[in-house]
Amino acid sequence: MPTTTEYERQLREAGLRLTRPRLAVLSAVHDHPHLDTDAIIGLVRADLGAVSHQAVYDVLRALTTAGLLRRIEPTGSAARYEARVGDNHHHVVCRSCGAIADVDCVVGAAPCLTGSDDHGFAVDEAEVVFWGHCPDCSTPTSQPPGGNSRV
Amino acid sequence: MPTTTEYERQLREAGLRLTRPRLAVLSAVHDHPHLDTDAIIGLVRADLGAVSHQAVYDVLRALTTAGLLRRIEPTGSAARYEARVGDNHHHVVCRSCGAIADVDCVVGAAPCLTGSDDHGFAVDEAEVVFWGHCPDCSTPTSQPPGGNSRV
DNA sequence: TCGGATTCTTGATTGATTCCAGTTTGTGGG
DNA sequence: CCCACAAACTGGAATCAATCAAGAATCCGA
Repeated sequence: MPTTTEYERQLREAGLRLTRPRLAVLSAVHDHPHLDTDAIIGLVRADLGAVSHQAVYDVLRALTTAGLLRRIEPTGSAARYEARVGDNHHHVVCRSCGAIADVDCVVGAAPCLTGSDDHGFAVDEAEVVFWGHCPDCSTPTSQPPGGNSRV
Repeated sequence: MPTTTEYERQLREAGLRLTRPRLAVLSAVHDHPHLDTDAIIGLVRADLGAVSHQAVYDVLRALTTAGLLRRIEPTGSAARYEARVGDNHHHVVCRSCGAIADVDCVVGAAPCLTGSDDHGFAVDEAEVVFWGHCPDCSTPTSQPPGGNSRV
């Protein structure tokens, strides 16, 4: 886990001013990846006392556009943030409890970018979300064995 | 394009009652894929006259859970619907204008499902969204050459 | 230490979606 | 062919996430 001074360095390098709310948000997202905005507000308030939700929204956007955080937004839930940036990874989302885990995309050379027909689009990123059930929600008895896998 | 009687058959087979709003919604989504709810409401009203937005929301949900429509929800835009169901295809989304096009995923055998570590999740679907710029928005002069492709 | 721009606070607002109570409308049984 | 019941629709209010706006506080380089 990075230290506070490490967070300070990150903010400085990104050309952002150093404020308590920013350090608290950065630290909260590092400690608890895949949290939604509301939960982050809660953590920041537990750390600093009163902080306006607007400040947290602002900070999250600033850090996201600065590249220090990454925003993920699975269908059906509010925006979530994580601190893992700069590497290529995707997510698994649990259909029943909404839990999210990281998945490294290791398959050789970017297979997902080779769609059959790109309709003339200049594609620069492929975003993959895996849907399923997490270990806690997929008890062996309650889960039908075969899923309709589609890619 | 399916005929009205074809739509009626689809509704009956799904065990849904036959109503004008439902036929209008089904027809609108067939004719205009990837439209958001607001636009669909507009089309339905142009067709039938006054229809409550609530009815359209209800119909869209009923048809989606019945499997007649598919709901897609790209980050940063409202829910959209399409009538292509039952086949394996993904979408390209234009970063600047929001246009959406279908992309068949042809790469042999579901490469995207072979994530390195699934954390014990029982994965049943992989959803892929390609981000880029559509032909209209990617004029050769205005586009920086190298993109930061990531998968 | 000081000045000015950036950032935070408070409070209102938007936009998509859902909830609710009451009325209307398909559909199968008589 | 008609009736009754359940499903579907209407109109309006409510919710939730997120954004906008104006003023106060704070950071940071000179």
